[in-house]
Amino acid sequence: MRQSRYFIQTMREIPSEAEVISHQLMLRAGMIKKVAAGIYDYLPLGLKVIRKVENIVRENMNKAGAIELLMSVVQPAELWQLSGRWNHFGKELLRFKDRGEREFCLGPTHEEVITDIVKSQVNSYKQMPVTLYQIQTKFRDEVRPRFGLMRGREFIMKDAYSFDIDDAGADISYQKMYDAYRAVFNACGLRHKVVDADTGSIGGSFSHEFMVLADTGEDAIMSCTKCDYSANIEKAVVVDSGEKETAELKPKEEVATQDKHTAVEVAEFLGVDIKHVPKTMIIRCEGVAYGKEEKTVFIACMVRGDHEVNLAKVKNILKAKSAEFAEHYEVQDMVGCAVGSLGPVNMPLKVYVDNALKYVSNIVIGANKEGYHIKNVNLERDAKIEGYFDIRNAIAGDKCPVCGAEYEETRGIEVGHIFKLGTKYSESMGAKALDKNGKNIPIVMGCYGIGIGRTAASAIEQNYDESGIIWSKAIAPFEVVVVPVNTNDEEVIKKADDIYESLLNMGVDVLIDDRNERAGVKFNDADLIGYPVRVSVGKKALAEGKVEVLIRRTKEVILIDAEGSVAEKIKEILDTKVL
RNA sequence: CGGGGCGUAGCGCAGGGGUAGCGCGCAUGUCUUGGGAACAUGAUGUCGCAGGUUCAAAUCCUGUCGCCCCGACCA
Repeated sequence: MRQSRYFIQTMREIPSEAEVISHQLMLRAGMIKKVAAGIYDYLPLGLKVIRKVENIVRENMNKAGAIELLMSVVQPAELWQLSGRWNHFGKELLRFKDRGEREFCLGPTHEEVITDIVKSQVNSYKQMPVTLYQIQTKFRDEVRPRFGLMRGREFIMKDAYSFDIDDAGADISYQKMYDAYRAVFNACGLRHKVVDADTGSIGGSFSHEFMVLADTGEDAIMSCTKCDYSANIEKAVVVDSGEKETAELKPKEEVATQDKHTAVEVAEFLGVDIKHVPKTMIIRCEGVAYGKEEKTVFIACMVRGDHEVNLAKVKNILKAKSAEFAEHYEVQDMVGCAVGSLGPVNMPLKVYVDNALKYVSNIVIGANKEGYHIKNVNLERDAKIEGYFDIRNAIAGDKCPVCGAEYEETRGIEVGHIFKLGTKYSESMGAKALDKNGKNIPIVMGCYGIGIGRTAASAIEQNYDESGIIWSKAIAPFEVVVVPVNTNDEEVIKKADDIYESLLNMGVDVLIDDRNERAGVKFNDADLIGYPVRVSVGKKALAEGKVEVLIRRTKEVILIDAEGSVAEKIKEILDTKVL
């Protein structure tokens, strides 16, 4: 490609809308343009990167035996009503009506559609296992889109779905995708980690997330310092361990605590260790099953003052559809006092207590009365509790559930997520097939997603410097840029052209910056856009019979002989020295 | 959805009742050519939108829309 006839507009200043580095650099490099909140155009340079990521994904999906198809973006409400998600998916599902007042949505994911397809096409175990995938634009009306391609409302996703006649088969299909995902992120040159994850609104029995490690990541990951165990903090198991305090149980005593409300304030005010000042929170759990009905229930959760409650865990314990902190007015209604004075004694709601509180005695709790706390409370003696549960976030230093070593916390960007769905959708939507015994049984499913744009963005989060992006060769918009330094020098132009043409013929994805600009402008653009290799053809070096090759990542400069097969030498450098 | 902030040229910003501004970028020319040169000339705006106040509104008032940031969701 000749840059003079291509379509690249770089920007010197950082657009004020961009907060994170990948967003800033993608805008400055002219790869994307914002259309609306969380909705972006992919400009030619950005699209090239997207396509490269897509192709890596496609290759690895095919290699794993998955088969590509393409489903509709617009989906009828009926399918979502069948699965039961029309009412549960929430506002993220963008709904609308056609001219005939029929209800539709923009596909945020395709379990319903794919299950409907398979239901109509697959009748026998002989047609399975089968894994189908597509690479397509999704729409989720995110509460808060941000960070450019990192969390868009409209985004490109690879989604795959596996179908097996039994659980054992489904596990094999799952494992194949797991391996393929590792291969994809390795091929993209991303340092990543696979972690245990919560299944969220997709549902299913277990799942793994693929996390690109980056400090700017939105997810907290707890990893064992010794073994392989890693989990999203939402999921990370906290091992119930500790030693019961042997302190003598003192009589409980109500104390005035003025306007002290938070655990920290109260602990300080009373001169008590924060560990002995648990916080009590009221949580609203929606969609809790009671026989055939679903109800909204409010519960009280207690964790140590220095711990944080984990709503995902609470949700799972209650088998609820959602768990959120109750609104202040709801707390007032339920308990009759404000948020800062809650406690388990005389609590009208069921009290779920974190395991860590098993081990402390003589604690301080809110009196459910404004301005008062109760000292020397011992839960088993003084309160009626539902039991002890793992309902808090893990923190660094907690013990690994697998080997007992300590957790450490890192941050990551979720670029892939795989779920073992089981029969959740096949049952609700009636996707069944005959097994070997001629019995009609629900198909066992898995689903598997990769955020394509997010993968590209996280590659930048992980690889940049003060001058710009550092693409890995696999997903760079161009592998090589050839820069004729002196555009008024015919010999330079000719040499640069030769090299460019030869590289092109050798199948290298190469751009020649043939603009009549000063060297600095072109160099800065090349650095910003982040081509892995820059070839500078300049008058001075050429006079000495040299052409300069710069490796973007290492800034290593290699002078190569300008005579002979220059392109081949560049190709060799590209193949051997560049990631 | 709650809290905070911002809407003026492609980008970054200033201005704050009386002619629409600056820097970068863009165009033309001269000159320059190994790390964002210089000079000259020039083009580009519903001052987010709608009402209102006023002789006069980018500016004041009311409403509205959009965007960004901080908290609960997800690829």
